[in-house]
Amino acid sequence: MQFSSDEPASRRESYHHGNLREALIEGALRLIAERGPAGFTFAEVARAAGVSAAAPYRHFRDRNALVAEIARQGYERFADELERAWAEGRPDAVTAIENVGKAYLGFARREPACYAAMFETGFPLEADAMLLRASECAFGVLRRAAEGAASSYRGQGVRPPPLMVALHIWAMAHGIASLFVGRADATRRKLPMSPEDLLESGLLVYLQSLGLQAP
Amino acid sequence: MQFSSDEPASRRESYHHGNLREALIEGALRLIAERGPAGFTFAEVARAAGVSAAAPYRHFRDRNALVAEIARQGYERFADELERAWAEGRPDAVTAIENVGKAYLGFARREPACYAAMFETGFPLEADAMLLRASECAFGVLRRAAEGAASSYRGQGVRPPPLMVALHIWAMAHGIASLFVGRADATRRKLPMSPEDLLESGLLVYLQSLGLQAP
DNA sequence: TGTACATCAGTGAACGCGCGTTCACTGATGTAC
DNA sequence: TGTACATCAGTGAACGCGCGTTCACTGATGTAC
Repeated sequence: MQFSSDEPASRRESYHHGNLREALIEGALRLIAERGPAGFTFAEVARAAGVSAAAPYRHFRDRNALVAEIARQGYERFADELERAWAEGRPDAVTAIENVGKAYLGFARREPACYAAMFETGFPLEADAMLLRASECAFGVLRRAAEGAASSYRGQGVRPPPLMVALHIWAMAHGIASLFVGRADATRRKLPMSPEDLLESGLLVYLQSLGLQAP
Repeated sequence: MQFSSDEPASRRESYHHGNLREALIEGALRLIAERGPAGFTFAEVARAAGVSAAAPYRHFRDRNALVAEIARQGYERFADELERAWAEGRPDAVTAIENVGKAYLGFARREPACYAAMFETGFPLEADAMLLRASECAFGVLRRAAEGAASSYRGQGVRPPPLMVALHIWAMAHGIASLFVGRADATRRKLPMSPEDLLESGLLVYLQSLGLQAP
């Protein structure tokens, strides 16, 4: 069952909301998208769901718990999307990495609120075990992608350490997403090409130097 | 003249603070370092400076104006430090770029509060002309460094567009700073090497592919 | 050098407001028999 | 199938609190003569 966000309590035909937990999460996402992960109050998100200010306490200990849950769900979907983009290294390691990079930016673009909850609320990952695990899982995909690339390395000289490669790629994707894809036009900086093109060219230059290129 | 932050108004020997504007900025920086750029109130920063809640209004229109001023000053110092690290491309283009990268991370590490005010308050650069100019000035250094590198390019094939190179380098440095150098251990992720080493190796791999390496 | 006066940079009291949180409550739902 | 009861998921009133902001004020400083 669906309720529009500004449906007042009086118009609800049922005393029970039916799906408040989800409605709170959706409302919070909308507010985060508008004003950033610190830009709303617990009371506000209750109001947005058409519910009294006390109701959210049935579902979340406090505002932080709500945002943490959003971040956790975000990391899960993020990991899924990266995983799918990677496609176990098909058709080849370089293309797969580029696809992962595109998926990274795609997520930041399609889910700016989630992305902000994941990366722009400076609160400790360690505090929430589920959250930490979900975030490590997302990075795991990047790591596997880099390992795939490193193992198909045919150049001369030392084979690049896969963890390092994964971190370089992560940093570049994350940097581009943070600087140029961010939530709200406000934060965004101007760019003479699409973020996707920028990342693709960056990855190409980087990977080429490791003796890797798409066949 | 210096006043410690928690000096109560009564202990000040003078009715006038003497240096309130600076004291407010310093207090805000301390609070940002502790709790992030959204983690304090205007009243709180007044209290930290040992002054009534009304006093800050003599110096800043509101909280946003204070944070914007911090960001502006931050961009100025940031640009200075990058400029100095670049040293007009000496001793060679690659080393100069690596130095700029180190300076980027160094700033994020030494001035986490400034860095947060510059990059983690999602409010619009366009709103404040001074702020916009200062930030463009900082990026200008990166751009000149990349131009230096591109012009010393001796490889075969097309010469890489300097703006693109500058953006790649910016993204990698910014990504590493955001993910691994951030304010408070809270936000930071674990890393098997120093951020500086990570950035240096990343730049080396990247630049090598452009036919550039330190002599 | 002294004095009068303008300006500056603070005070502190006051206001309305919305937030977070608790509480006893109540309507709706599910289930045992 | 009907009924009694337990549980669940909301309400709405209440509280204390700190914030943002305004205001008339006042102590300190600078300056003209």
